[in-house]
Amino acid sequence: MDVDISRWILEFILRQPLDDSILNALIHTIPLPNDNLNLKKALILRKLESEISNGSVTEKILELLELFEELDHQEGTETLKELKSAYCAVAVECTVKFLNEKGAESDKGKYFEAVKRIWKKRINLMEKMENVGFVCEELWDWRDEIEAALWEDKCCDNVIRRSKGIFPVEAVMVFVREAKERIGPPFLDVVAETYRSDDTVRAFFGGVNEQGTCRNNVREVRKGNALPRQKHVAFRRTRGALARTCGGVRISDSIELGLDASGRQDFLPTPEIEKAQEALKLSSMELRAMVKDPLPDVLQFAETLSSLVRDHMGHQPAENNSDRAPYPVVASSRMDQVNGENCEAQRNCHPSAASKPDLMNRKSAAHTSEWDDSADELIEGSPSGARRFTLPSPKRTKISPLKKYEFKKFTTRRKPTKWSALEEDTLRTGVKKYGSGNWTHILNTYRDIFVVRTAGDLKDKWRNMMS
DNA sequence: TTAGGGTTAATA
DNA sequence: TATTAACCCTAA
Repeated sequence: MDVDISRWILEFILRQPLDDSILNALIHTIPLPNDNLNLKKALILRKLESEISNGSVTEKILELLELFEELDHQEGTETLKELKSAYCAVAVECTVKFLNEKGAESDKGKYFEAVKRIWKKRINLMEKMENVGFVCEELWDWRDEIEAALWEDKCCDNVIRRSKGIFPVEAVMVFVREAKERIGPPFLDVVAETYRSDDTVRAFFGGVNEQGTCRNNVREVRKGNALPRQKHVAFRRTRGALARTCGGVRISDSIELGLDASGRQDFLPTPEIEKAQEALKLSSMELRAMVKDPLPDVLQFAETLSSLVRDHMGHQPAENNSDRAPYPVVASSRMDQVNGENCEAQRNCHPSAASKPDLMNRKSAAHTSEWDDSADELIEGSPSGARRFTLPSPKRTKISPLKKYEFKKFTTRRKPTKWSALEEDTLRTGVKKYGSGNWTHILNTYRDIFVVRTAGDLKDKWRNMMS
């Protein structure tokens, strides 16, 4: 199955109210593209919905939210505030649930473990990484209170009281809703809606089958704005898939998000699933029959136009070339071509039209913000304007901070944490019992007390206390 | 893993 | 500016 088609189907079925087991089986039967961030996000969102379906939250949700945030980073997308709120709410709930009003000792042990697991390891690690989307004042406020509750019963009561004002399941639901809106509807839904509501599109599809006039129809559909003019995510996905430049987490990572614990080997096809498979195959074949990939046409057109320009420029004196724009309309519209917009304008573009003053204005913000100006300058400075057709790749407006963030991960100092009286007393007891120098043994013996400390910290503290 | 020297940031 | 506490680095 074509990778784009399988992606369209996957993103569609992930939005359907199917039972987890059926959905999981379907996912296992369809080849998964490895390089689509939005599809990975859709998988995570579906898994989140599944996790909260019983009305409670688990630490698994924190992991899923972190994965989602990492994908945002890779994409250069700003983290949704709803994601931060959901993460904070879930982290608090997963910790505070071990406390009760009376601070029973049996629950305190679990509380210690939860604080260590969630706030000391997971969230403290995040703090060391700059640009992590979860970083917010609310999270640090909670951390301070939750850590204080380790030592003070009064703080326990405060944390319990305050936690009653958070609603983690609802927060996750709000995030999922917002994330879905940002991703946009599945491509198949958009196509279906367009097909249903637009006569031109219906005529186009009919024309393909009966008359084979696909190219003209495509042009008409685009000219008539039959498809949404906005840069729909589905088109962006197609572009990304064609470019094959997407790095980072492979889809195999996302597959581990499988909607239940069963592996592929455990999957037993039922008649219902087989029926669904057949229906999907049929839909796939129909889609192939109806939809023509515009890219080959565009590339062919670009090549034709390029050779025309080369011929044309070959007859122009160099000094004249410097007075005219090197066909910026073509250069600045490459993205639009791929997006299916302005196709007709591109086809009508002739070298002679490039001298029009309004088309020469490279200062247009819409263009200069998208393209690599340094490359443009190089081309402008070259004696041959025809070279302008070797277009630079579009610049991302946001640069992934992953490299910097990896670097910071290993160089940032921990935030200084003041030693509590209990920690100091425990250290004295430990040294008295096991002797100075056995820091690792003391640390392991009193793990519950030295939640955030290392053996080196114990050594340093003892040195300070002795000085 | 530990000891000891160095660094950083808060505070007097 | 000096002192201090907490943290970091590295040789052994």
